[in-house]
Amino acid sequence: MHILELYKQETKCFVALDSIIFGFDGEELKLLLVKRGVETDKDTWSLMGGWLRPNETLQQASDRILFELTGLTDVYLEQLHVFGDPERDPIERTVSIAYFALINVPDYETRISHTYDAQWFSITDLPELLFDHSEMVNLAIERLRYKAAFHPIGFELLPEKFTIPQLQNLYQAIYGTDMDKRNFSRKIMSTKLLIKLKEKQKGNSKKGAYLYKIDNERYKTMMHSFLNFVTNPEVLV
Amino acid sequence: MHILELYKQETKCFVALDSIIFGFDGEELKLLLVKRGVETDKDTWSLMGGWLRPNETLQQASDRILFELTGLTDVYLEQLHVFGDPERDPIERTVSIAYFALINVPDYETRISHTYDAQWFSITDLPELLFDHSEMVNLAIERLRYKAAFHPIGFELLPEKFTIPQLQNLYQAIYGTDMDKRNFSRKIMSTKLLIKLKEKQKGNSKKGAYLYKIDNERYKTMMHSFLNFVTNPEVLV
DNA sequence: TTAATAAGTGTACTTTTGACAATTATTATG
DNA sequence: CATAATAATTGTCAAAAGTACACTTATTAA
Repeated sequence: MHILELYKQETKCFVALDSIIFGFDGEELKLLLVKRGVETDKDTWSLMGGWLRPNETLQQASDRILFELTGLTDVYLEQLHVFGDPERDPIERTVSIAYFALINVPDYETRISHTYDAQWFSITDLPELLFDHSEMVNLAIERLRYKAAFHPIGFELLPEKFTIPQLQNLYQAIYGTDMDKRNFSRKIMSTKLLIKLKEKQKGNSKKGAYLYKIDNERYKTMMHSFLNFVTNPEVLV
Repeated sequence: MHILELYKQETKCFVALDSIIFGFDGEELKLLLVKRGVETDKDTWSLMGGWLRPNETLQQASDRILFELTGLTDVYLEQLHVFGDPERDPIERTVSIAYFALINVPDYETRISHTYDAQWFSITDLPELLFDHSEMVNLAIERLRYKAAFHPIGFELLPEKFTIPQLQNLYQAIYGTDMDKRNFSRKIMSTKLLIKLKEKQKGNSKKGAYLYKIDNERYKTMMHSFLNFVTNPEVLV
């Protein structure tokens, strides 16, 4: 039998992409959700999603969808997992490729399109979500905790210049725990990933906290190496 | 517009599943490959693959395909990544979901069907592979190293009863490094995952080495927690 | 009996972690 | 102007973990 005939025997399937978009506002870890526009499940909150087109890669598709729905570009976007339960989408069988993204809320706030009713939710207080999107979110949180424990990924959620207390708040938000600030700062500093700037950030305290930025050279080389940002990773799944 | 109409506008896509099957024979880390049977790229070595059927989950599909091609069941099988480059399959656009599996070579040797020309290859000496399968394999090795460093996943590659030197050989094969046997055994023992048996395994040495088995209760609880099996994880990507 | 082989085990040193509290810079208030 | 209030910054000591390193043991074959 000719090979094309073999392919023709197989069934095709809809392929969707959904993005779990994490944001950090300095206080809480948040998730960007949209209100579903179409009639079925109208007004249900949903992840940012769209369909795969014939001539794009998966990465291109998720970048495109994120841009169409939020106006965001150059976002840290990483493939998470494929969800393919035959019943997951009640309309038609759809395989969905979940991506997770990390952005800084204030940096991008103005650029987020409001056409689609996009809204930030605290990850500790999420609404009911469409289909299996809650499952996707749970897995994404797990993965974020996993990755952030060993890779310098957390910085993606902060503005370009940030303070040590901000960074600690972020890590505390990710893991939902308190950390000792002396031990935390020692650990962060030992990575030599941060460059101390002359400026201080006031407002949050009377003394003001020094701003830091990433050493980008070092960041690139260390991105894929194993650090150990969290001291008690038993919290993790 | 009705929601079904919206779906109908989208293009469907072939969905395949490919499994990277790792095996360990006590010496080397190996990969199970098959010779492609169909005419295009005939005689090219390929991962174990097949198509997603309409009414099965992804996990079911990969279990089924693995069984059809090898006769193996109850194998550790974990989703790795989705590959979706529009050009990856020259016949028709196909999105492929890659899984990786861990099995013990001698345990399963007899059960592997030879209908499809399945053959083990050392991971240090792989042939040219079909499509983007080499990329899949590289990612799988990376993931295996990553996981095995922090999770007690390596045991899946060993027989039920094994010796400490065997376990050390496995870790050395996974990371391609030598480890100090005193430090290795101390680290492994500190996890309290192993139960020492009365029997010894002779043959490999004149003294013989004690056999151990996993403490399954503890294994289940620790599976998802972070250990640290490897001391110098800089090797990892 | 001896030689050969791989298994099994201990110690001292260094590094990292974890628990803990006092000092400093600044602003607001009386 | 002195003082109180606030959050930032910094250090020490003990415990645990990691690292480097070598001899003894059980067994078999010569």
